[in-house]
Amino acid sequence: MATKWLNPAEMAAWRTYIETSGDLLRAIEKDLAPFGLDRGDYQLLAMLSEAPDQRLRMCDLADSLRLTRSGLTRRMDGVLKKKLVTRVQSEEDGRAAYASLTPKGFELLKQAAPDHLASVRRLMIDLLSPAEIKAIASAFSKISKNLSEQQS
Amino acid sequence: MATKWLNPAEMAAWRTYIETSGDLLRAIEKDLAPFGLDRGDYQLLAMLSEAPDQRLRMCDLADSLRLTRSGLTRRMDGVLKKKLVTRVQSEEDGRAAYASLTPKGFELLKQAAPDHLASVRRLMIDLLSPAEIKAIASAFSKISKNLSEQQS
DNA sequence: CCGATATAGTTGCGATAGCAATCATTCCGA
DNA sequence: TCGGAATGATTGCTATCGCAACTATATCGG
Repeated sequence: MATKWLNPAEMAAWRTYIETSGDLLRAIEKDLAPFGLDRGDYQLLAMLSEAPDQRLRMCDLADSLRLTRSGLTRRMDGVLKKKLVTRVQSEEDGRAAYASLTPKGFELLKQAAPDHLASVRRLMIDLLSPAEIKAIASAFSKISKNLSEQQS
Repeated sequence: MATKWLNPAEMAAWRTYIETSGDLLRAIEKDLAPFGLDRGDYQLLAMLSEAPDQRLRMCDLADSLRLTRSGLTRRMDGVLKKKLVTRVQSEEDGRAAYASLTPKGFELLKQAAPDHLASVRRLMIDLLSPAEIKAIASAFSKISKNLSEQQS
């Protein structure tokens, strides 16, 4: 099987993407630090804030945060200690528990969100042309779709 | 200061990008596992393989891998134990050390590289149009340039 | 030439998160 | 209805990696 190498344009896309992505996320995360949040906490709060009743079952939350169950259990430790989220035992299903956003957590999220969005703008969105933005959306949609189909 | 929210196209780009990136990297990493490498090891070997004499000073290597010094020291432990890299004390500078690719490391990299590139193709590049590839390259170049200029 | 400062690298410690094992509860098929 | 399989969550263990502190060497100003 002959290896099909990447041509220069493909290589450039792959390399800049891979090298820059980490830097970008680190920079965005740094802007969240003043609120005492890291990106994982922020995403957890954001996910809960958009859910019905601002609460989600642990396993659904884990899936949407791309964490394993155990990873979420650990991350919950942090936000529970900060009282941003509470843990509520499910009544219908004795196995399940909900993570529920507290008013304090919601307040903090509302405080942090404008800053976070401003970071995303400043470090990414505002640098790009509408065409580039569209291309990124469509490219990563395709990648995502492919990943979930393969699911190998 | 009124928050300037993301419009739907911008939000779509940001969300798919952020959600998909992690999945993509995990999938690519999984394809490296049969070689006993993770992405960090692979990138370390790749970086050395392209350097003059296939060796680099630790601090330069750390910078290009986006690791802190201590992070690199720890990662070196792994590849040193596997004899993929050796540590060479610098003769001009008593403080400095080089990481040097061993023949074994180079062999393993040559074995893994075609598979790795095939993963990148299969999971990303081959899914995209030439225009999308160009857009990703230019978009992340801009982001990268901006990050290195700000350097705040 | 010497002391202050900068640079290279390592180490202790703590945080994050995955895997495998475990336990509890629920669901399903015979 | 009962026993096995599936599902939800937690815990022990491990690996990675950053920060701060430390050691050692190099460099620079006076």
